[in-house]
Amino acid sequence: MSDSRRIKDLLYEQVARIGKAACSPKRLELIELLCQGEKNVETLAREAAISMKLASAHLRELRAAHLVDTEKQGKNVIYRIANRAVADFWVAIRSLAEDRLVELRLALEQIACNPKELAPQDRASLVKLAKKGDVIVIDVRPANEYEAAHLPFARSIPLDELKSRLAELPDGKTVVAYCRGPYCLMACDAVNLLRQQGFDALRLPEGVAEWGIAPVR
Amino acid sequence: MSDSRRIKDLLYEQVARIGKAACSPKRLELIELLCQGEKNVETLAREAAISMKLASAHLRELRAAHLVDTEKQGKNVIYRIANRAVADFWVAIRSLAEDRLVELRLALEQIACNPKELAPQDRASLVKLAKKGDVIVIDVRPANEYEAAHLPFARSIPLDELKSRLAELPDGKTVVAYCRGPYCLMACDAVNLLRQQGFDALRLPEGVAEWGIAPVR
DNA sequence: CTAACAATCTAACGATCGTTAGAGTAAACT
DNA sequence: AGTTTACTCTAACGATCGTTAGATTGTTAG
Repeated sequence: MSDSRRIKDLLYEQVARIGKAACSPKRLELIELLCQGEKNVETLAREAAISMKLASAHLRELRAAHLVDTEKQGKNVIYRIANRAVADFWVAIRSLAEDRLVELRLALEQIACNPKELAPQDRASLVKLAKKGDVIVIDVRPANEYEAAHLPFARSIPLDELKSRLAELPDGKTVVAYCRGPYCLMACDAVNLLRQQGFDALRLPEGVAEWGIAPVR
Repeated sequence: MSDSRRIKDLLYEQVARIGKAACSPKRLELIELLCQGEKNVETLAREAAISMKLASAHLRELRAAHLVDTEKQGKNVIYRIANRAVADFWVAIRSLAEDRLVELRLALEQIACNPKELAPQDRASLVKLAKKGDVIVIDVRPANEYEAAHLPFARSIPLDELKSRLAELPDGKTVVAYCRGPYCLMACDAVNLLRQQGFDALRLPEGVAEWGIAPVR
């Protein structure tokens, strides 16, 4: 084999390491979870609905591709995304998948919040409305994810506290709920609950990763 | 298992289909080749240095992920990239790999054209210089790839014709050579040849995929 | 028609991957 | 010191993947 062939093969092999990290559904889900903020293995395993052993194995793969960093904090090992480029890649590969795969578009339509969702293009105007207080943007993810990163002018009301905290929401205002992104169903549940209670509620099918907001720390 | 779990798993599974297509070095190389323009299986196999059978198998995978389209033309089957989003993804995953993997950066330094390469940021000014004729931009890829897509104001001089066509290049002008992108070595070879012949030559380590120029047809 | 060619399909192999179980390590609490 | 907790490592299993060889399909040329 020629010398230049060997060099070329080496280059493509390296890029394939990233592809390899992205070829397992559970690894992609772990990446999305880490885009919301740092987490330990137990939390990741629970939220991805897999055993801790399996989560550990997948996380090892992600670390081998240098997509995540780890830090030992006492008993726990904290995983976090290596940098914002990883979150951008997660959004990019998802976007290509949605562009190319009909099956994905069909599945997404199923989870779309009944008829009403917020069009994703008008971020600037949403921020303006939220700043003025004309719409209430609520972040229904767990509180620690809100602390790690959240959309501008959003307030944190985790999904499992929503029912008991309805009084915090002013009457007559439109409520926009968001969560981890288009594949996360928490905002859907929130919107359904709010509508049952008579609120005018919409789902924003985007999260911090889509808005390019990196978690702190 | 809950109903929403099943839906979520389905979504990540679909995205993983794209990752699966991108987890083999040879498939990535085939994608890059197809970014230059449509090709039949034999050409793809030869240029990726694999057997036709293996190329056929990899191309089947790429088609299963809907990343490439096929068209039967007489005896040949022509493969082409599904759309520009695929080329953009190839650039994106390569960029993440370069960001995260030291090994890749080290390998890239090895093939960098000795000291002198063109900085990649000033595309507009390069076009301006090329338009005025102050620098000569040559496309050293095979002629059919030039026809499918090429950089603005570039002229086609395939690498294997370069030695016999040196007279076409005006003396005293800087020559900028490009090929399929940063992982392709044809522009390196061209620059080395030109310098031997006394030309002031630079390599542009980008190609049509990096410039967002989709092949025609 | 036959011959030549391009490409795919089938079957097969060894290698790798996803997943689970069991043992092992390292820190924190008693 | 001993126990618990959080995690990783090792080994193992079946499933899938990359690759090759051989037979097959479909098209063109004579």
